[in-house]
Amino acid sequence: MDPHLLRTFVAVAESGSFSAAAGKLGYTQSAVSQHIAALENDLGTALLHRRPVTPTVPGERLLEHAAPILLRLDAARADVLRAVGEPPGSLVLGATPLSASPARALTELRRSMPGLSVTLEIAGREAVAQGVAAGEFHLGLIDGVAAPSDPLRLFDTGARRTTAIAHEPLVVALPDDHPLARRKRLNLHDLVDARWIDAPEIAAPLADLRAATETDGLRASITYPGTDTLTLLALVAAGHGLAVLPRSVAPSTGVTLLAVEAPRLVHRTELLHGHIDGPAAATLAAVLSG
Amino acid sequence: MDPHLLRTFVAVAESGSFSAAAGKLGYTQSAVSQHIAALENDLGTALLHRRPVTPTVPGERLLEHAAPILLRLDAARADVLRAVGEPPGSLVLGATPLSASPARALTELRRSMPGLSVTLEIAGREAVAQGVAAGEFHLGLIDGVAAPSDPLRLFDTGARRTTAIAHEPLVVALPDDHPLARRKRLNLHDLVDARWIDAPEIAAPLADLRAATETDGLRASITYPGTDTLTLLALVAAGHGLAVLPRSVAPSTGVTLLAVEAPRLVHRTELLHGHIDGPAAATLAAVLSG
DNA sequence: ACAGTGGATAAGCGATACTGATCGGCGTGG
DNA sequence: CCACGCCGATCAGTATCGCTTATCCACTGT
Repeated sequence: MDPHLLRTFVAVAESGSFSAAAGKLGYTQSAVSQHIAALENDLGTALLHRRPVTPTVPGERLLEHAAPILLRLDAARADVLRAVGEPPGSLVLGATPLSASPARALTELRRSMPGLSVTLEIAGREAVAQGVAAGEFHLGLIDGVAAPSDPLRLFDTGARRTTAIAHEPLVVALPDDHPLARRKRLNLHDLVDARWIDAPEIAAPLADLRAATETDGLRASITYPGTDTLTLLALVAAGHGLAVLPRSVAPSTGVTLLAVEAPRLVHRTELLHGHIDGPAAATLAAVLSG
Repeated sequence: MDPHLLRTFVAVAESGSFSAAAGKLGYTQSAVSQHIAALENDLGTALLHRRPVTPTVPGERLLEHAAPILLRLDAARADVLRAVGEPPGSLVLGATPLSASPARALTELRRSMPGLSVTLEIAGREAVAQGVAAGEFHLGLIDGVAAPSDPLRLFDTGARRTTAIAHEPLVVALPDDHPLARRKRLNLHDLVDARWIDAPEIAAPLADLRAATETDGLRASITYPGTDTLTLLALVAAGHGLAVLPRSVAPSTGVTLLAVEAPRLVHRTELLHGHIDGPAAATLAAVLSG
C-alpha cells in the first residue's frame, strides 16, 4: 500500500481509464497497469473492473480510505515544513462564504499588530479544511448546520482542532408565492416533499438536513455549485427550489425567509486550526474564539 | 514519506535507539540509519537528535501525524479485506469497561439470530477505537464524558461513524470522611484543588474534565491504568483521591457518590462502526442504537 | 472480417533498498 | 589518562524493484 500506488489508484478510478491516469500522473500506461496489478496482488482481490474501468466493491472501500490518507500525508509534510521555518509575518485566513464575517476580528487584530499583512480567502468547506490541513491557511472558518451545541461534522483531514465561534438560527428561503410563505415559522418536516436547491458550498448541504430530519425526502431539483448567495436567492425566487440558510442573509426581492422551528438546528461557524505557529495566528485565534 | 520510513521513524523515536528499532523491525542498524537519513533528506530538516536519540521539534510534529497515518493504512487494508470475504457468522464486539452494558441488546440479538456466536471484549478507549478501525471488532462501544448532546471526542482513526446510545448523569466518588461528603450535590469547581485519581480507562479522563471546567486545576495524585472499577473505588475510599464516574456504578463501602451539578456534563456511550458488513452487525447496531 | 481502442505482458536497464563491514565520536571504567 | 565499548554514519556490493519501450491480446463498432 505504497502511497504512489494509492495515488495512481484514485487517479484511475477518477478518470475511468488507465491511459488517462497515466497521462495525468506523468507515467506510462504500462506503469499504471503494473501499479494496479501490484495493489490488487497485495490485497489479494480485484479493485477495478476493466472495460469499462470501474471500482469493484473492495475498490470502493479502498477509495474511501485512499483520499484521506493521501491528504494526511500531504498535511504531515506541510506541518513539518511549517515547524522548521520562521513564523511568517503574514497571515492567511480561509473562510467559507457564509462563515460569520471575521471583519470585526480582523480590525481588532490589525489594531494590536499593525505591521501584519492579512489575507482573507473565500473557498468551499472542503477546500478550507484541506487548506488548513495543508498549511495553506493559518486558520480556517467553516460554517455549517448542526444540532445545537453539536460540533460540525467535518472532513477527516489531519490533526486539527476546532472551536465554535458563533451560532445563529436558520431560515428557509422560499419564493414569495409559495403556499407556505405566509406562515411565520416552519417545520422542516412540512417540506420534505418540496424541491430543494442543493448548494453545498453555501446553503446547508441536503445530506445534513436529511440526517437532521431523519427522512429520505428533501430531493434536489438542481444543484448550484457556486458560492454566491445572491444567485442562490435568485434561483429560489425563480421557483427552482428552496434552500436553508443562516438568518443573517440579506433579504432579497421575491424571496421570503421563514424561521426554522423544528428540528432544532443552528447555523454554526467554527474556527479550524492545526498548530498555531506565529503570534499573529495566536492572537487572531484568541480574538475570533473569544 | 514512504510508510516504511514512517514506521521505522516512530520505532526509533519510541525506543530511543537506532539499533533497538532495527532489532524490533527486523532490519539492520544500517538500514534504519538510511531510513532516517532518507526521511530527513526528503523533508529537508533534522528529525532526531542523536546521542541521545530524541525527536527535534519538526520530528515531534511528524510523530503526531505518523501514528494516525500508519493506523489508517492498516485500517484501509483491513476494511478492503473485510469487503471481499463472506460476512462472518460470528460477531466481535469491543467495549470499554463502563460503556452501558450491552447485555440487554445481546439477548435481543440472540433471540432474533439464534445461530450466531457473539464475543464481547473489554478494552480501553483507544484499543476499542483502533480495534474497530482495524476490523478486529465489528462494533465498538465507547463511553466518556462530554457536554450534553455533544459527541465524544474520539481518536482520529479511519472513517468511522458514531451514534449516541445512552446518557447518564455523573457522580463524584469521595471517601466517606471527606469534608464535602455530606453534601447532596457538588460543583466540580469546588474540587479543582482536590487530589484526583487519573484512571483514564474507566473514569472520566482528567483532561476532559479540565476542558469542561475550563481550569488548570484537577491535579492527579496517582494514576490507575487498570480497568477495574472496584479497585478504583477502593483507592478512593483509601483517600488517594477523587474520581468522576457515571451514576450507575455500584455503591461501595467507604465511598460516597455525589451528583455533579455543574458544569453540565453527562456520561455518554457511543456505538462506533466502520462499515456494517453482515446482517448480524446490522441488527445488533439497530438494537443498540434503537 | 477488420481496424481501432485500451489494458496486459515481456524484456531490459537504471535506481533502489537492503546486508555486511568498517569508521569515528563519545562516554565509561580501570 | 587511556583504552575499550557502544552506537550511529558511511561504504561497497548485490538482489530486487520500478520504470520504459515494444508487443500482444481482448473487446467494440462498423
